[in-house]
Amino acid sequence: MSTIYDVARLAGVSAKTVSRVLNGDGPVGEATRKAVDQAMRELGYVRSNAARMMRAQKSGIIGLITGAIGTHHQPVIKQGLPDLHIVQGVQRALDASGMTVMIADTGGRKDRIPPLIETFLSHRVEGLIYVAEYHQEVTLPRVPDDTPLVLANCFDAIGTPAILPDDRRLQSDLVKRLIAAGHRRIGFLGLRTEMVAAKLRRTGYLDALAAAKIARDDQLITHVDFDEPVVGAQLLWDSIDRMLGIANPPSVLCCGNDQMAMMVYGILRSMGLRVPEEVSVAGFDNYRAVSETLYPPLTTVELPYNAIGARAGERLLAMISGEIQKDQSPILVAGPTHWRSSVTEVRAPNLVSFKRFREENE
Amino acid sequence: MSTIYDVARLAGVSAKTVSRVLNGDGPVGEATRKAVDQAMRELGYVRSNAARMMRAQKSGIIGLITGAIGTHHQPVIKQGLPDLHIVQGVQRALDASGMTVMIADTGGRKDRIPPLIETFLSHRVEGLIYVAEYHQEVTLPRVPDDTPLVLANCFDAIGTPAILPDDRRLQSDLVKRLIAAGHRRIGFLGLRTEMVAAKLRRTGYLDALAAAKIARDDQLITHVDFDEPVVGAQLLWDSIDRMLGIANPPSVLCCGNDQMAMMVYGILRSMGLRVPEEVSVAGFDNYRAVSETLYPPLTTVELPYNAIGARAGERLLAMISGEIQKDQSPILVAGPTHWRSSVTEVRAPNLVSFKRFREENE
DNA sequence: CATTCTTATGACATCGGTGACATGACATCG
DNA sequence: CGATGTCATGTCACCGATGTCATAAGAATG
Repeated sequence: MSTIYDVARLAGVSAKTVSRVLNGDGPVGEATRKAVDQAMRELGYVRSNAARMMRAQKSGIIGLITGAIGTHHQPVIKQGLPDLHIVQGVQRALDASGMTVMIADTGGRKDRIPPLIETFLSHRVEGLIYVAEYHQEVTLPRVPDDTPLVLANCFDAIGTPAILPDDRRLQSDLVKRLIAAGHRRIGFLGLRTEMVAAKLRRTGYLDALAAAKIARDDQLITHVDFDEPVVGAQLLWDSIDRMLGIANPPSVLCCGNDQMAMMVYGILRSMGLRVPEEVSVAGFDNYRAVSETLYPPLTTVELPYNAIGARAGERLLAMISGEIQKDQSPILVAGPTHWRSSVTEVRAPNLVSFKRFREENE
Repeated sequence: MSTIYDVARLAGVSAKTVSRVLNGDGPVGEATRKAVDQAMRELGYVRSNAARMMRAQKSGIIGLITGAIGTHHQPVIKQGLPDLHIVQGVQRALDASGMTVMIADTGGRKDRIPPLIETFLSHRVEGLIYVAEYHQEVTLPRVPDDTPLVLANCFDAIGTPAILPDDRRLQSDLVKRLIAAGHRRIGFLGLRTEMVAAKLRRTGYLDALAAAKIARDDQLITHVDFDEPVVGAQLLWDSIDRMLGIANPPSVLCCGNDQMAMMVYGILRSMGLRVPEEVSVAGFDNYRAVSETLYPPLTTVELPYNAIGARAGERLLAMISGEIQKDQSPILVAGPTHWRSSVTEVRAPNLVSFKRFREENE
């Protein structure tokens, strides 16, 4: 690979002049510039980042770590999408700044995180972003104080800057929308209670009920570990069977995520129930591979992974450029509700409740 | 960030000695080594890759580009998983070699590829891998001859080394398995015919029929652009309706991928048909978020993305270390069939056909 | 004991680009 | 016309790690 010296020789100028052409600092004569450009093209010159950053003491690299599993026993990446969308969001935010994003995937192995951080540091990254697969608490090895770190989709005990989905608000928005559509008996099939998101969403669900002055009914609330290989489906079947068997059964089931909703479709139908005519179904995530493809398409709220990534990127840039904002609380990000045909409007469009819904959510 | 000189000063030795401790070349006295180790720990020293690679003229970095869309109009990443799994495979293959993988995501924009390649070259990557979202033909900008390039999940017109899924073989394996289970009328709902994989899979389907001496029936073969926002579902509904309406309807539907299968579940059930009792369904991909979560779980073949990535990594390493294998033909990778309850065994376990199936597939 | 070998260490140049400073040729101004 | 400013370009040192060669102190050898 050729160097500026090669280019300089070919163009008959000094290396410094080539550098000036490259960077557009200092003035360069028109003829000289042309000669240099020509020489660069002829040699297929690409400038070495190593040499450059050595001098500049700046790498222009952001390190991003993804794919680590949480504390849960299930190491399998089934979904994998959050990572991807968050990464894209990060990239979008950093694009304009001229930073290069280096991504390292742990392949689900926690023990790979320290060496990865080490590698990043050896590349003198200007900042680090850690992306978790799902909303969770994490514990990362310490990084040097002069390397800013942002957590995306997770948080830690020592108050590292974090960007998190606003699960509570999202669930509340969705349930409010269901209420606005006329639903009063709303079943809540939550995720495993150990999951951070599960608790928050449950709270959001209760928020919405309270706001509409609908009494809470614990028969309508359950948490299911539907993800478990075989028993998962059975547990879910049982929960649904129980919930639909009560005196005043729900007209809609709010599922912990879109995947659960997908399973619920199958279960309801195998019970001989039509979706959404007899039971409506709502999801969570707007995991589009599912929500848009399900038949009928799924009403759900969008977990704004892209935005989370973008915010994380922006925040990191701010930290790099020196704005002191170390001890800010986590940034919460919400997203839109996607209204699709898996949920019926219980009455003919109820203008009053619609209007109220919109007023309350401006 | 501290340098070897800082460490050297603190340990009271020369920089070169520190370097020797770091790299384990040249001999170092026991006491000296200890002093240096101590100093490094005290300063939290991490060696600078930039300086190192400048000297060594080797970066130890592999550049990986993902997320570019093909020539199709639909820029939306719905699935996103192939990329991820292929990337993990690559990482696994390169892990042992000590290479660092730098990943850049195009965010679906083709015009970002050239600048990304440029960035990678400026980091003096030792090799490049381009990962496509789905099996397709691509055209990449030229890269310098001394930087090896491997294509994963795609190929180009100029014979760049490529690793591809063996769609034909995979589909054939699946259909053979269906035949072994007693199915004779097998519907084929393929992907859009423009897709490379669609043609290959159709050929594989015909291979399997031919091998079992089952006559081809074009009424059982169709290709559906099910991915299209609204009309997609309608097209699919219509195709299924038509296929099930013929004189001797299929007992199983082979879908173009697992997402289509998910939609087919919904459509069949909305037609009042039970899955799998009245119609069996098979997918393609083993997109686990879908295949394992669908109710009932989906029979499908596994598109071995992880293996594709691993092969790509291995091949790249071979090219870097100088094995000349430029003009080898693409490497095809197959994967296992996952037999789940979405397909019935038409007869009581037919030992003869099972035996034949296994013999033919050893 | 002199010679050769080994071990432990350091001095210095080098990789490729760029910042600091210098220089020469004109142009501008009082 | 001399002083000053601007433009175009060059010289040189430096970033941090490491390869090459040198050197000094002991150990092994004859």
